[in-house]
Amino acid sequence: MLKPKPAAPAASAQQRRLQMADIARLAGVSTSTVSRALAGSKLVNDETRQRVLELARSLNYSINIGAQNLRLKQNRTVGVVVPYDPDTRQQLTDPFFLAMLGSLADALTEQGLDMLLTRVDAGQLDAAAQPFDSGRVIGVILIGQWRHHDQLNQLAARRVPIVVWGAQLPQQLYCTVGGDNVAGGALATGHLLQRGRRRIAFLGDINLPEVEHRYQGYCQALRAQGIAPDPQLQVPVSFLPGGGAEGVRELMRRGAAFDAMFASSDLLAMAAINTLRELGRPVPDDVAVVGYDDIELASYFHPPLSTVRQPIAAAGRALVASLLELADGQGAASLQLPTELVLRASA
Amino acid sequence: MLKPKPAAPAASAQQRRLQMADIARLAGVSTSTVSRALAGSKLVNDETRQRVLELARSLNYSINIGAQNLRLKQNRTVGVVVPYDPDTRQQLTDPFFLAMLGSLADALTEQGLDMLLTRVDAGQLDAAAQPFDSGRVIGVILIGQWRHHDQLNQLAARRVPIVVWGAQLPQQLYCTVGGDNVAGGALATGHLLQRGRRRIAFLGDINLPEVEHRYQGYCQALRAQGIAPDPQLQVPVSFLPGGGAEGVRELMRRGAAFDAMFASSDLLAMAAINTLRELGRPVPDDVAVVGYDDIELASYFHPPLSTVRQPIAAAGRALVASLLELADGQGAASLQLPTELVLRASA
DNA sequence: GTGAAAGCGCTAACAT
DNA sequence: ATGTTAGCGCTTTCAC
Repeated sequence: MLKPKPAAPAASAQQRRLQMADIARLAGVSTSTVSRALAGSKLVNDETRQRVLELARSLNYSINIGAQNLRLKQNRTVGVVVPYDPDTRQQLTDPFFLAMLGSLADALTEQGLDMLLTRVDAGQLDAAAQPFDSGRVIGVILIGQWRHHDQLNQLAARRVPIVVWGAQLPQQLYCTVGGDNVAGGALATGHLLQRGRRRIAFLGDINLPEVEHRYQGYCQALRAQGIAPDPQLQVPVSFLPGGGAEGVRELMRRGAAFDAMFASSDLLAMAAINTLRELGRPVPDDVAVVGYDDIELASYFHPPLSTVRQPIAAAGRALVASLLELADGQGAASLQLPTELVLRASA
Repeated sequence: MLKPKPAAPAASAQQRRLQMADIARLAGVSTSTVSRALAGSKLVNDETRQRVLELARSLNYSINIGAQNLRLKQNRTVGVVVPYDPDTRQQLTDPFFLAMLGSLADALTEQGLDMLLTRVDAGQLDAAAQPFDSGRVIGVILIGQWRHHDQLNQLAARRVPIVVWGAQLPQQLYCTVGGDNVAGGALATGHLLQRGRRRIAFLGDINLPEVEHRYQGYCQALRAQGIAPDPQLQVPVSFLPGGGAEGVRELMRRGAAFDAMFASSDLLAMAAINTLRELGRPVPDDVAVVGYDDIELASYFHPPLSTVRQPIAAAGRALVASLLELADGQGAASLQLPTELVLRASA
């Protein structure tokens, strides 16, 4: 039983790794002492500690975290899960999602946490719990609520520590952190109204909770001005590439008159603007357009995009903070972060 | 010694996790049998296996990977490191890098590997080896060679399995996978020449190996047409936001005449195009512009960007394949992937 | 076909 | 101040 074949899977030819016993032997002390020295314990003689530390550093020895975790029953790794659509696989493509990943990486690093990144099939969302069930991570941050409310509730019911970026929904068992989509939608629409636009089209798939909230904000802003939302102007398009162009064409097909547009993502807005230009309807003169997210390229676009900024940096920190609370066995309240209107040339 | 305080760090209130002994007890067998059943061993009775499997599934039990790895001396995790500039922290912002991350996530998932994502200070690149030294990962994929050739060589000399996305350099000890930047530069420049442009500006920081190669390709293409590269037209600008605008202004300041531009990234090209437009030099009529990378938004831009496409999907797979070879103790040859010219409206 | 027991690399109570 | 030893959750040899 003492010989797990030396040629372990994915580990055939490399030389044996250094371990604590080696350092101990070289330093002429026991492994306990090495362990204590490396942990900075007061119990070990200054001179001994120096010697051990020196040795470890010069040999690039680093404690085996797997073994340490096992012994200590601790863990400093957080799972980040990005569901992908089984058909397109295309979710990791949206710049907004990617920016969120960056923000998370920063927030985790700040807390001395590691990030285990996993993509899972959105249809099999329970797979998101696997890294937790197998003890690899203390909990999971999921980016991309999509339409998986029920599956997420099931995970939470199973007591998997999970925080989701997205909208807060009724009867929700899991913890969400998200932008204030209703306020964001109202902000964008309010601005267009203030500029005197009255026929404002809405682009986006309101089956997605976040988009639905943006649409609510849109309706609120209209009603505040005594305008009834016109279903003709509400075009359901997906976030996929092509959605923006498709949305504009659909509006034309309907023969709907419009002088402005609120797109539920910047990508959608950009594609829509391009299509409008092709159709001879210049932005912002003929049609004013506001996007959503404020991805970096929004400012590079022509015309520079007016948009609703999502609080990405704050989002990363908030997601991590909530997850730590959950992993600690506490409850964590869902959170809505403020959004902000960024005015550029497109509206 | 038997009581590592039950309230372990970051693990206070949650209930004890299920483990193999629990399943064994419930199934009325020994842990050996459970282990075998879960591993699908032929040694265990069909009926027993069924019972164990059933039990494990219904309780969402999953083998503790940390313990398993320790015992088996195996590991299925790969480290992915993205260096950041200590000042700006802004490297995870370039859409190209982010797309590469997505591609890597896919390639790793395909191979049943997990991805541990770490950001490290570009000035302390030896920190990139930490996840390897501590046994968390079988090797490291580093995105962002920048100017850290020497530090990377040191890591490789220490026998850290590491694969770097970037350019192949003389006296290189580490393994690189990258696009063929010389060919890419020649492709872009050749196209501009073919369109009759003769005064082609080059935008980019040639201190970066990849950019330097693109510049070499640029020079080659010019010389092939009997044109000597004009230093006046070579503008060193960083990839940071603002670099594109700065580059164009610098050209104007120099009073350099130019009728085309090859920018070493799409972001640079977009910013340059916007600035050119502001200065009354429309693209492509007055100045033809070719970018580099073919990020998704290149096609959304106005005018849609002609650019050199980097083989992102292939890159992810190649990086993973090379890393597996290295981790396996074999050498891995550096690799150059073909690039391709994508013609749109900007040139 | 199944179980007992040793040990993967580490930590910490206990002994000295 | 340091060493001895048991055991974290798992796999596997060896014995039955």
